[in-house]
Amino acid sequence: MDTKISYTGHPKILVATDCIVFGFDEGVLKILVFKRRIEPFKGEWSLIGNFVEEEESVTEAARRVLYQFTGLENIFLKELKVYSDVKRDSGARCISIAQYALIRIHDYDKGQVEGHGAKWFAMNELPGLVLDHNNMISDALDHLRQKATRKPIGFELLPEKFTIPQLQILYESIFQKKLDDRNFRKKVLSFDLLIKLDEKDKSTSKKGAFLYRFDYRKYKKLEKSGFNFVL
Amino acid sequence: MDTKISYTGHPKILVATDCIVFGFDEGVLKILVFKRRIEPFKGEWSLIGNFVEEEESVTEAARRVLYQFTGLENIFLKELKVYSDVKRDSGARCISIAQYALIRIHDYDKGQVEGHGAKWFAMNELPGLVLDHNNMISDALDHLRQKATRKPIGFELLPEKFTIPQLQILYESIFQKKLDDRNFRKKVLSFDLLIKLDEKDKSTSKKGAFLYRFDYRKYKKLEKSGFNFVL
DNA sequence: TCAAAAGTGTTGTACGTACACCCATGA
DNA sequence: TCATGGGTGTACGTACAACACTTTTGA
Repeated sequence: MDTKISYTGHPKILVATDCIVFGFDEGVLKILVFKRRIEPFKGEWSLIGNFVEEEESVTEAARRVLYQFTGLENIFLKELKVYSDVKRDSGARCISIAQYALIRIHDYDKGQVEGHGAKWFAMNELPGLVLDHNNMISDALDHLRQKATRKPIGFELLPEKFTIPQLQILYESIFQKKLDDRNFRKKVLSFDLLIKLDEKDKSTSKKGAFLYRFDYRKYKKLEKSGFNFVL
Repeated sequence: MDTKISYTGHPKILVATDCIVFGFDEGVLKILVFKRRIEPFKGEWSLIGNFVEEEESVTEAARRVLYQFTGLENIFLKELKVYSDVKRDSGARCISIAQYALIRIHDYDKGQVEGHGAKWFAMNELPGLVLDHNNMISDALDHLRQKATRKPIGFELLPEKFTIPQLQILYESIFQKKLDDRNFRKKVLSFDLLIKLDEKDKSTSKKGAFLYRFDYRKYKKLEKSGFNFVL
């Protein structure tokens, strides 16, 4: 009747973690998925995931699978939500801790991704995924939007040097709405967290757009106060 | 090497849930804790918690223990964070999903609380708790503050009928700072979610303060847009 | 009658929003 | 020279912050 009377007499449960891996490429937000290798639903699209082993935390398990698939370490990773419905996985009783990751899509190891049968899909071209993975994605997107309005989270998705129009397109693609260029630029610069470089990116226009770097040092100091990047 | 090659060959793990139960009483925010009944740390203060059983989700496990301790159902409950460090519990490898709950402190079943050796502590008089439970509380408080600025979460903690000064004291106690009465009242009323009653509460002043009810119906309609209750 | 809490309004400032034109350049 | 995307400034409205006095009533 009482709780925690003893550690014995309680079931142990399979614990997994699934990662919603966001990347930004060709002006659209993408998600990394792969073809599941075990029954049930073998061969169907799935988020990349892992079981949590004895000697690792949930975060470590997630970083392990991220490294396997992309070759990247030090990825931005944020816990999303626990999915624990008894019937969520028809293969076995298994709870999953969903986390979302933001990666610089051009940094990853392409061979490694393809070697694992993984593929990037644009948000609006996502296939149906196994189990509750589509729910996880939609929850992650809500969360990402929330977070992106308060923290300059978008920089995790861009290359180290980027232009303001690029940043704007990223935010437009996260929020699925057009933002006003003048106001966007004004606001982004007002935080004084971008360092203007002497280089221009001429790949998208003849005039060229100045490249910027994000000032992580200054950011850390301001972190507590919060941001609002959406106009 | 690959992930999820099979459901077998992966460890099963003890899964628990711990609840940070907030209540508001005598003008201060309180937390419900109880004396742990199992080794290690038997007899020390602990958050109320539960192991997750085979046939229930994490949320169900939490509601089960909340019901045991307070006799209440339909409590506001929000997932906080997963604590999964390999060494977090010296009794056994066990991950815990922390959740916080908001209850109307006068609604609960006092006999039930005391029967379980549980006790309410004011936030600033909290004893040291077992394991990582003090961390859980501090994370929960951060979360509660975040949430309280965007959602009218405070109503979960007050009795059904309450006065505006009461509501203000609650927010002051959550944020640990004085708020301006005039601005607070103005803002709270501006959402148009409070229904003024014909009764007054004279327990705290000779003049008496009008009682209000929260308009849940109207709230549900506005929910998506978000709020900002802090001035 | 007075102490103690409830209740009320105004004004300055900061920030968000809406909006239109010039600039630089390569083709 | 012109088409294309990059870059700039202003005016308005809304929302927050700061601030002091009047009202009610039981003791």
